Amino acid sequence: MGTSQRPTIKTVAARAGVGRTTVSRVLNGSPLVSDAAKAAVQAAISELNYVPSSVARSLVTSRTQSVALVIPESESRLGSEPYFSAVIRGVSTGLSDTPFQLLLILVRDQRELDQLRDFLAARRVDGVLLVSVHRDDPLPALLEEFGLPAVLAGRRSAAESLSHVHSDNAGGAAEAVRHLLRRGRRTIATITGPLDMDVGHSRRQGWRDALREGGADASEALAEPADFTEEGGRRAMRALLERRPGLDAVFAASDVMAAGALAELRRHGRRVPEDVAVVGFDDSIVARHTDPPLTSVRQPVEEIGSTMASILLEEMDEADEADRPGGGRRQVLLPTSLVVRESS
Amino acid sequence: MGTSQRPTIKTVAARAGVGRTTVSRVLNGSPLVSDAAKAAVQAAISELNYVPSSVARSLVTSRTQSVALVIPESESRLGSEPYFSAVIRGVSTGLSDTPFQLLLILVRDQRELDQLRDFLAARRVDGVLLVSVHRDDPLPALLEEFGLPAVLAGRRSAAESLSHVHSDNAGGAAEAVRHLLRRGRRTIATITGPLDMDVGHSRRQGWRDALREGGADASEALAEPADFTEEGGRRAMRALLERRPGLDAVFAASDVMAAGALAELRRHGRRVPEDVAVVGFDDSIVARHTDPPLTSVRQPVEEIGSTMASILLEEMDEADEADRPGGGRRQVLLPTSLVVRESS
DNA sequence: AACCCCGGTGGGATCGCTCCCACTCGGCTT
DNA sequence: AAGCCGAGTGGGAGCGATCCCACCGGGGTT
Repeated sequence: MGTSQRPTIKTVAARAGVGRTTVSRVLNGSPLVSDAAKAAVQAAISELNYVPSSVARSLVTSRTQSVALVIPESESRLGSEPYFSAVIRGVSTGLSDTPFQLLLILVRDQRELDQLRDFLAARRVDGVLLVSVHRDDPLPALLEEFGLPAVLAGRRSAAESLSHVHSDNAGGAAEAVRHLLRRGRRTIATITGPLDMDVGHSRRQGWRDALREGGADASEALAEPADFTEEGGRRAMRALLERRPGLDAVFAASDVMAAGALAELRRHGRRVPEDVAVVGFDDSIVARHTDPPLTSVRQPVEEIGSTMASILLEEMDEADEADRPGGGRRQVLLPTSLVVRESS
Repeated sequence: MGTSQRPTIKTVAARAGVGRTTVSRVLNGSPLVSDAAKAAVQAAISELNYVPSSVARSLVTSRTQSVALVIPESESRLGSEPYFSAVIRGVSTGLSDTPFQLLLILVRDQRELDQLRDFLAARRVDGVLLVSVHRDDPLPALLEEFGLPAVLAGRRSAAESLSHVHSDNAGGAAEAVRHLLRRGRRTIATITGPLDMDVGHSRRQGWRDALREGGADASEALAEPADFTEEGGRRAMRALLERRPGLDAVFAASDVMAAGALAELRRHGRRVPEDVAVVGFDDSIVARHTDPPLTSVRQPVEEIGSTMASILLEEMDEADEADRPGGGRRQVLLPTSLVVRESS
């Protein structure tokens, strides 16, 4: 009930018998405070149960102590993709012993994009993390325009100009395909992700590289793009079976698509892995529960999140040290690993 | 490039040839502005590309225009549970045409709990959404203590004093069990959630109610608690099989636990659904991909999120209309439905 | 003895807004 | 004709912090 106003820095100063500035110094860990004063202030703070107003602080420092995680995805994905949860968890971990708060911004349509633009223009965050970038995404350009520290998960293309963290998509895909070759498969198709995303592109590239390296067929007819959804995977599988009924393996660029492919293969009377081996990507919870359990390329998604956070912290540091804009773009490539299960 | 300071309300006022107050009035949609003035201000705003500083506004209004979604879960869950993603998506939808921003706060250990306490004490958000509450969770009490508008997903017990939204856990469980009875099953075990959570409790209650109603065995030996994880489900299944080798059905309080149960049943040579029927809860992506696909109780998780958001908005409204604390606790119960697949 | 330096301190100005209040100026009452 | 009202307006005073700068006093230098 005590409707007593929250104490302010003034209250604390009065209580401790010092000036506001001294309290502020203690709060910010300045060394220019006598031990006596510091003790008095700390006592006053805990007696009054004082917590500084971050809003007031932000007004004068023009730093908000918060970062945004922007997820630009149409309805369909966030739900089905454990990927985003893992990234969130990683980011949260990476931020957990800093004073930074995490804002979550879902951008699903034009209106939300406009809102985001205003939000960024109002400098309501000190930095931005962006996942799931498409080649022609307007967001990265927006970030560059605003000169806001930013880190991407993934990249628009190999020439990405913003800092980013991604996993070794080409390498992981190649490893998967090499595994299939080793198992004696010769006609290895791929269901790719959207080709306007670097993940889609790079995983297909890895598939192609490994096939050529092994002297196997890497023709275009064996690659069918889909959209990372289960239904997309099913459709792509159907198209591939039509073109190449004799295929004996499929590498899908995500577990969810692989799950769709499995369903379609079953519908066409193909046994997995006897007739057709299947490998997915992500090693998500889905992979462990399909029938049969899915061999999959594991990527360290949570680590992607935490790495993004660290990099962003560095960029924000630089941004207020110097006001020189470019401290240099950073990029981190994280390794993948193959988890073999019964589908291959 | 252009290091021109962001324009402030003063700049706009000067440009429009009016006073700051008039600009503020236009910004806040006050009717006490002449059309001429309003037009001049709007022109100035768009010419200068002005976006008001929400920080300055917050300082004076002492409202932050943001709410926190607090997820107090140990590492294990957020990853495996599509539940949280869906809630997030729902919340975001419910907030999307308001000016409120969403902060995501993961509380995984004592340190993060302390941080949260300070965060709330600093009134850095106008309201709080809390998911996954345990009976002895310290958080709800904290919220009541701070007098912060708050809405829970789920409840501590049937006598929950805070506003909350939950699905018809008992009803959904009962429906699942009735379905099993109808299929001729007689010895129906259950793998419950943690019994210190209302979800765990209520779903077990529904199981028990339906069994009694059908005149079937509802003895304690047929209920084994687990922790919503796959490994937990496996362990619980093992215990149940040991106690009741002859059981012919299992109702698991989550799909993930049901998946664990499936694996364990297979290990023991039981066929699903021939020997043992299995039903899960959540109708998550996992349910569609298990072998065999899982019959499951669907709950409208996304709707839980959006409903929480609406309720919180109402509570925050009230909180600044009157300063009377209790506008009354709200509670919403959302219906579940049974999705039948091959496991039963 | 006069000086300077520097650790420690506090008051005023400031950040960009909202809100209170005092003011103007037509159009109506009486 | 003198008042009064109410719509429209703007300046000043905050909100609660930080930061600049002026100040104070004691120890070391010359």
